[in-house]
Amino acid sequence: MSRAKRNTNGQSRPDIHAVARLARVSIATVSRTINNISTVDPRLAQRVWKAIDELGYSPNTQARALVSGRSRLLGLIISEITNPFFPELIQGFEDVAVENGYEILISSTNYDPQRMELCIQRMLERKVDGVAVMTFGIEAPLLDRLAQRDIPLVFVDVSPKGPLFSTIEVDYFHGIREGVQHLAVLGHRRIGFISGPLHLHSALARKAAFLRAMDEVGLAPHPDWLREGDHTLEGGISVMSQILASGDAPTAIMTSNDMTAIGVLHALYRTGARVPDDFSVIGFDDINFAQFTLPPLTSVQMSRRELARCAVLALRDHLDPQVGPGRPRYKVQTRLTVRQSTGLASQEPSSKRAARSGRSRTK
Amino acid sequence: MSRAKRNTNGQSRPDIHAVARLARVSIATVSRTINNISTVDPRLAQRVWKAIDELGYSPNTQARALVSGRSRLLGLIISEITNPFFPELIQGFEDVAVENGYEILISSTNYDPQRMELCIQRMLERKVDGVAVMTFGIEAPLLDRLAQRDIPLVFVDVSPKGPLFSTIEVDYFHGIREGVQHLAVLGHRRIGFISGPLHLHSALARKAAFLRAMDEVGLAPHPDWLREGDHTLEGGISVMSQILASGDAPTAIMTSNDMTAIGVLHALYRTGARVPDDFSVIGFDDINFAQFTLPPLTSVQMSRRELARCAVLALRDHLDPQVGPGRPRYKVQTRLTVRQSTGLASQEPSSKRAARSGRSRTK
DNA sequence: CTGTTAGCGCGTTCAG
DNA sequence: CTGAACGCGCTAACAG
Repeated sequence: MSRAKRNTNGQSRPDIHAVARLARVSIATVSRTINNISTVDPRLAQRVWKAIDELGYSPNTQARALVSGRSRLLGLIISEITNPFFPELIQGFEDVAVENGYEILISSTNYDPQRMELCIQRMLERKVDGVAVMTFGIEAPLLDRLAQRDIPLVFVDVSPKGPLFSTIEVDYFHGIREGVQHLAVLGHRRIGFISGPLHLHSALARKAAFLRAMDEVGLAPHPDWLREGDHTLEGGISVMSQILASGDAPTAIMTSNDMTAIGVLHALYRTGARVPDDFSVIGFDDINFAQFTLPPLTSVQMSRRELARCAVLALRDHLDPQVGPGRPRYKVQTRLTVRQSTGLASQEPSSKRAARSGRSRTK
Repeated sequence: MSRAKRNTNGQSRPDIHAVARLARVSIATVSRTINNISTVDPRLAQRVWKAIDELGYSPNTQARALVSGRSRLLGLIISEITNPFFPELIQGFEDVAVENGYEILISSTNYDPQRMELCIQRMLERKVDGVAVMTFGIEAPLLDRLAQRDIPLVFVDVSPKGPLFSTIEVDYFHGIREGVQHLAVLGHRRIGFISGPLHLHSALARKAAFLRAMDEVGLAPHPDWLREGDHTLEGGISVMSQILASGDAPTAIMTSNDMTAIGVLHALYRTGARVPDDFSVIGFDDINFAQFTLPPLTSVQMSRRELARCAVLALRDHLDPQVGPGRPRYKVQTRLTVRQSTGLASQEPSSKRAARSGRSRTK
């Protein structure tokens, strides 16, 4: 009688006491029932579930978190949500997290290490149970500071040593090799590669994979065709223009991400060169938009959903060890998606091709 | 002594008691200081802040939420995160929310009303303080059920009546008129419009705005050039193909969203028609990718950041009435962004143009 | 197997 | 203006 459980509306979230009263059991039994503790008498459990149903009861997450110390909240840190790579990752992360009873908190760092710290700070204040750092590149000092926190963390490619940390390993080589072989089969022998910023581990790994795959098919790329880009459209345009200006152009280009590849497409379009007739182009990431470019872009796909799934499972293995077996390693594959930006190698020498393509299409 | 405040690590989040002890005040004073209650003696407040700083204390969000009934969590419901329209909206929402001391919970409905209910359900269980429903279209029955909840809600274009609900009104007309006028100035008189699904309020509003703007400049669109699309690339391709096949083609097309416009670009590319030489195309939304299409797409922009800002402020006005003045209405503008997909109207009759464009470019 | 009890960390009455 | 005490809704010991 002392505390009124219904507001003026007659509406009110019933609490655990209300359920207990209606089911004629103690609140402890209700709690156990909710949490699937197996030692509850089935008959009582039955009554409890019935009461819960009748009252429309749902447990108060806040209270639960406060007392148990576990919020069932997972943090997800990405570089930039407007980068088309990430939304699918987020979607996958959300799906798998919700499946496992977690809610997610997202933050973007915008490539700013300081902002990353703020993100993590905010997440810790919200008492997240674990954080996935999916930024593909993180400053070493920050990594070290993170390692101090006693909270499960999962990274891509690299992570600090520690029992609470997991790494998702991406097999860049597999898909990139498929790309190189695809080009080789089409008759390309002059293949260039525009990398990402080489201070990023992921960019380095992609370039290394390319070189290894080239070597495997007995091709040695010309140094002029091995350039560093910056993973942006503008970078792609500018680097591709340099390659074209260097006189001796390749017949195919692979890139470290799709934005760069789209830049390449733009640079080629400007000179009037035709894709895939004059040049073949292969991107990396296979962002959603790759299917919408002109022509649709052949690209090496790294499954964002798989990446996301791995990340959630890695965290879950730390948090709910009983649920999953806890794999020691988390691996993600890459594979080639062939669309229309790749075709048979042109047989003309590149000099002629360059001359003809002049501004041939603009009038 | 009874409760140990430090774990084995020596690390431990200090609690309010620790601060109170160090500052030689009571926990109540600490609480008041944190919450900026003005009745605290400045000297004491000083000591408290110092103690907080020394201990690196930060209040426990869970506990705070439990006792105050306010989580400082905002829900954001969108249609589909992989739809390029939404990421920027999310970014803006996050920024403004964080500025105002809120964290956000995001969910996508994937255009599934049932999923929307689940989303809201989950959010309510997490005790969000308010929800922004930014899906551009919501089933009427769901809207009604939402209206029962006593929680602030904000919608785009339409919303139920009620003191807790706000609507963000988008001025579709302004930008669309700019688009029509832009085309008119370029000499276009044969202008078509591909709408979105007409059961969506936002799609209807855009079409109405187009018709009104056309009327204003004294143009009457041919019924064949007024078609219903579905806001997808494929829809754009298919509808544009129909328009081209109908024999008498317009010289310019406006669309209800950018994906449709990109579909139009693809359809034109396939027939060999050139943009903007033969056709002008204007999109709507001005998604990020609009600047990366070939050619870059002229588009009517609706600022996602502004939309997001409005949404957060609308909720905040309900939640922290003292902070902002609480505007009665929330409005968002649209404006034209001119890029390279629009140009002077071609002077040739469309039949000749269609003939010439055959497959002229593929050999 | 069940019920009782003691907090989780904090905001918020009330006396002083 | 300050501090002691209570309780938010729930879980986890413990005693029965």
